[in-house]
Amino acid sequence: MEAVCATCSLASLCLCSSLPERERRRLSDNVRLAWPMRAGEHVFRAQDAFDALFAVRSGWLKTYARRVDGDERVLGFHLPGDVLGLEAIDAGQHDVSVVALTDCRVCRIPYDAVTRSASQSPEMQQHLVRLLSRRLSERDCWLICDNLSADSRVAGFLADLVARRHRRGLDAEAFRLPMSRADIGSYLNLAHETVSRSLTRLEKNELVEVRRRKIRVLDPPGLREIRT
Amino acid sequence: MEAVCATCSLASLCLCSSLPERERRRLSDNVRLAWPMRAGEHVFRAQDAFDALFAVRSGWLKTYARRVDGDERVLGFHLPGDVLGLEAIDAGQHDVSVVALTDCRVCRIPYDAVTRSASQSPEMQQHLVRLLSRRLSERDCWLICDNLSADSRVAGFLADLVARRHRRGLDAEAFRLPMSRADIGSYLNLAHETVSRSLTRLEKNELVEVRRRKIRVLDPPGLREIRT
DNA sequence: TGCTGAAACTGATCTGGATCAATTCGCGGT
DNA sequence: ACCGCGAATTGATCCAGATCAGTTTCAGCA
Repeated sequence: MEAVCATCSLASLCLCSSLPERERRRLSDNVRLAWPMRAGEHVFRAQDAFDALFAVRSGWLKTYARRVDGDERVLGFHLPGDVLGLEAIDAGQHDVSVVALTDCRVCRIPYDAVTRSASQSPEMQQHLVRLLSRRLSERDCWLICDNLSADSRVAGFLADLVARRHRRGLDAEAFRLPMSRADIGSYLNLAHETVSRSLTRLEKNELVEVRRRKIRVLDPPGLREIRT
Repeated sequence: MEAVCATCSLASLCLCSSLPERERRRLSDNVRLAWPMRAGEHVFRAQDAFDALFAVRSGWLKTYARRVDGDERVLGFHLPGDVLGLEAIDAGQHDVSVVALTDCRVCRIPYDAVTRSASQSPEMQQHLVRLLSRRLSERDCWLICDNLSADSRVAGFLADLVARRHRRGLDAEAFRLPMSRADIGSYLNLAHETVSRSLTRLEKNELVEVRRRKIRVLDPPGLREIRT
């Protein structure tokens, strides 16, 4: 089997980064080669047993959960380099679902391979713990912004996407938003009509150009500024 | 130095749980014995360098962050058994502050002791990873509830406190809320007046009795139910 | 025991965003 | 190239909760 992680362009963002070559190969042998998924397919669903982490190689995905009353709340959107499933390690069972928004490729990393690797490599241990810790602090960050005005939240959301795409070497100036206005609204706690209106206002202020799901960011610092 | 963790009544909730005796003692030797803090003192502040985790032994604390505009957002309240500082492991620097709401006792656990212990004990590794994972999934849980009505959020907040106190063997029926209405509001994204009114309504519905900061929970299942 | 100031409560009003209601747009399929 | 239908936009109204403005309570203290 090909040592996928060794040659993965996302290694610095993913689980394997900072591992010595030896460890990387060891883990890599257990990774199911990035396999293709079609838009709409699930990586895993709430209630599924947890036995593997997943690393996004290409495409967009979203995490969501269902409320008691049955309707869906979007918890996050994922780009290449993101690692999925971390929140299920403790419970041993997924409590959220992840679905592909576009066709994409995802690596499956059996968790017992991670555990084995970690027990033999302090670097792997550290890496995993840091990944988890970073996710916690990102979440804090987001909580701080979530009682701002609708425009601030939408601007902050876009600024976040731009920053993440930039970090990953993807085009951060113009790209396609693969999720619906309703998804964005669910994520930001706004009605889809409000998201639509906010985007229109941001466009009037010449911060972005939006036509349907195509977006061009004209003024990234301006976006970040609005997120006061 | 006394092997504090070995005899700690909170061990099952804290870092040392599930460690073999040998590891527990090793870690324990590095733990600064639970030391007393007065209400209003900080455990750490945003920007402080991170070099230790903290375990709450007794008392109440809160985590908060400051927004760009300077005002404070409460991110959580802490009970005995909670571990503080996990979100700073990756950055090596705290991005939130933790302050004591009552007099309390907190253990300081140098992070290099944790790392050393983890590198020699798979149980410790697992425990740390699970602690982080659980926190992530709790956060998800909370996000799901945060666009509900004011009454639902306040009821959910109380139900959560009750559940946590119960799990820790603290009196979960009647206790003192050590935080102000403004703190609760900041945590729940509500004005302090709204929190006050919600509590009054919950009292009218005979779910709780509240007098100032004393609370008696009359109908825990009822509380949980409202959090629809 | 009474005083005092901050916190909590309560009432009145205002408003941002939700909700309801049409259009309009444009992608996917034939 | 056209069609059909879900998604997006835009407009009108409504309402939960914010904000503003007192009033009351009680914990701490002399």
